[in-house]
Amino acid sequence: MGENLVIVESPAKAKTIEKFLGKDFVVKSSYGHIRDLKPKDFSIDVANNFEPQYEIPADKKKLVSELKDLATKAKMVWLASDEDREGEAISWHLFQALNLKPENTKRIVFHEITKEAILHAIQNPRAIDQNLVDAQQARRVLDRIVGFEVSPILWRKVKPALSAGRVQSVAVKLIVDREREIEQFNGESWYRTISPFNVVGTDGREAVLKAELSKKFNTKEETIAFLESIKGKTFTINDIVVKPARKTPQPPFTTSTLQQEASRKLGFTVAQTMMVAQKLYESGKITYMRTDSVNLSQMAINTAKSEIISMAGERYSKSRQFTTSSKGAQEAHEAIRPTYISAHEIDGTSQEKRLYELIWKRTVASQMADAELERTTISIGFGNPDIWFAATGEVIKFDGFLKLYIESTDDEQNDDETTLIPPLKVGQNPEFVQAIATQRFSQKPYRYNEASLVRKLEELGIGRPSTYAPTISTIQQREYVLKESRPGEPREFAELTLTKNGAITEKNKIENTGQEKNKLFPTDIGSVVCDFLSDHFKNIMSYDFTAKVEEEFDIIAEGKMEWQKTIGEFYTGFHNEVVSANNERTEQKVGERILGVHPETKHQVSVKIGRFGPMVQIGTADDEDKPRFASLLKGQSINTITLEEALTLFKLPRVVGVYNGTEIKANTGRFGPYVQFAKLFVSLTKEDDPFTVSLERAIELIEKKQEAEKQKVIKTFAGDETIQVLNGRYGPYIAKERSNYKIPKGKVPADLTLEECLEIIASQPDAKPSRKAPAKATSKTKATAKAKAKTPAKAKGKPATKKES
DNA sequence: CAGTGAGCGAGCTTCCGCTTGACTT
Repeated sequence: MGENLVIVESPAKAKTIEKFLGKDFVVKSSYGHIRDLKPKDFSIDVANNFEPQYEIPADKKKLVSELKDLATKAKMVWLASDEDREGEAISWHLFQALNLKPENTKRIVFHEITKEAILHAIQNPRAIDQNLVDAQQARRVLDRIVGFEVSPILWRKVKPALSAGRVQSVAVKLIVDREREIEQFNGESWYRTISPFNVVGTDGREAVLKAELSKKFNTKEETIAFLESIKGKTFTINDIVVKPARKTPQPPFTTSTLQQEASRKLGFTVAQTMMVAQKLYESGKITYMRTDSVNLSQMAINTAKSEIISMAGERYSKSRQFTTSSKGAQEAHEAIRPTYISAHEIDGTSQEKRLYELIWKRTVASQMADAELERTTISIGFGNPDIWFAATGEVIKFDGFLKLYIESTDDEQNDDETTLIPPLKVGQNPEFVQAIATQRFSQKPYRYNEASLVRKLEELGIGRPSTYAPTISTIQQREYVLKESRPGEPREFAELTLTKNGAITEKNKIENTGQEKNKLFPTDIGSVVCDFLSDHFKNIMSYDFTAKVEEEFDIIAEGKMEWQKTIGEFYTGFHNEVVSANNERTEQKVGERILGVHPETKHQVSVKIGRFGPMVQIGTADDEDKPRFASLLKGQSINTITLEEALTLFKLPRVVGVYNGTEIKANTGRFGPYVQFAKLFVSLTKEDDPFTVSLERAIELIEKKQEAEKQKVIKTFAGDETIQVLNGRYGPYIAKERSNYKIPKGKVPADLTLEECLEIIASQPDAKPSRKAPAKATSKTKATAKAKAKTPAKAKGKPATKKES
């Protein structure tokens, strides 16, 4: 066995392809890249022509040695990674790491997982394209240089453990810039007039035509004057225009469009969408979910066609092949589609079912006929040739793809109302009912949500399908942006009505405006970092930086430029910016704002980004007495906080009262406001305020928490205080010091004896500590303890910022 | 989950793109 070894990137793909190729072929997966720059090192020898130092990551060592073993036994190794820049590099790294020989190595590519495509690929092998590999090396090296030279500047100048990068920093800039556009937005208002008219159709049908005036007025006075002027006028239908219109279905899903629609229609986050899609892919229900291609295999198009015909008839079918419009698309895969279009629905979780249904409908709809509409516009005049009322109606003549799928939009206020219009004729006199002029306001620019930010990034050619979701999560993890919902505010608007009998009435009404759901807002850290980077790294922070370097990478891929030369040219200018950003010395910390002086002590009061986020400081290091600090509260910003508000923060901790002989204090900490009773901490809820919370309320919260604590403990043992049986998030478990142990099936937690517990603990020696580090370095002696040798780079937890005082 | 922070100093943090696994008590 094993005449031929085929290596692809994804294990699910390997399984499918193995079936197509028969027993002479063994198909294995590389699980993506198998070598990379070292994760903790710069790993680029700048002085030595940017020589990269690659290594096989620890978690890939076993896999690579297995592949190496198989490769030496095989007669021919077929490198079948994706046909794009990264895929070519994967093949090259495999070639090197597995010590392959050119005479028994072939590079093959295919864009779709069908038997024909695979067999065709096998018959048309080629060599590794070194130019394309070099373009990837340039991309990799550039990203490492930017990330690892700029991030440390932020650690020094803003806050530890921050990060900067070609993709994430621009993503943050989009959010920050948009927020400023919103702040600076100068809204206008105008009056829009709508009138219902009673009409009788030529067929005798009565209807109400809702018509809008062609002119908008800027002031109330103009509006009233207009309403006065149409009192008692005769209204006449001057014109009827009937226009046919078509609607064309959207192309099938790419990663980005799937994320957008799943967000709009199913309310999924981008990460959620990708997780569910991954499940569908692994169980063979959909094609690959990280793609920028809208291409469908011929097989898929044919299946869709017969499916549509049997479902709705020949007229509804229209086969189409879409072409991509997105910048920098590499199209190594198909669009996201059901593997078997004949499967209208699937088994699985409700999320899987819903996402599958969305993919199925979108795919099938893309192969359906255009919808045919008829738009009718009726113009109603009243003797003034420059102004008229217009009513529009839309009738679907043939639904086509709309039978299956209606794409949603991000427009929150969709007040496009259309009326069903009966047959009418020019010269008819509709009956005036009333005219209502309403004050309207121009719309502020929209804030991004996760999915619309992805769409923008894709439009700018920034990031790839595999990185959209991780990028969105990184900028939130770094606390550059915050996903939030806001209730909005009431806004007054005027409404003027001209009634049938000629009276004009005026009403002031209230509407809710500025309501936001799961939108991305910049934090203080985000805007400070963004401004700092924009000041010092104009090139990298410009929206077209990626597009420009992509052009350079294309030149490398065409073999017209050495990658080191391209990187060298970039590095010269870039490194100068790094040096000057580092050397810049200013009186104030980056982003610091001086609010004034303390009314009593006369010490300076300022706000800035501290080690734990935005904070107020009273006094400076130069003052005789030590400075005092306080964190800003959620919702406060260093840009807008006043001196008075800042000083209020120092009223905490506050003694709320005495309970059972002990003081209850209210304060705000890392996880928000809380009340403290002896060693017990209880978080305050949204409704509570640490400055005003009453003793009664504090006691209520404390008693509730004490009750919950009691419920948590199922059993303790007199013989060993360190062992407890507890009730946790995932059910009962045994806790000993910092480690937790699972209770074997069949045991009743409450009946466990100390001996049984010890047995269980002994039988599970591998249990990991529940926290990766001691909770807190309370004493000086503890902090020097060396970091645990374990915990590789993988640990993605919260940055455990630690510093001695 | 845990409820902080002014120093003379250790060592940590970080990028983007490929891909899944994990043992979530």
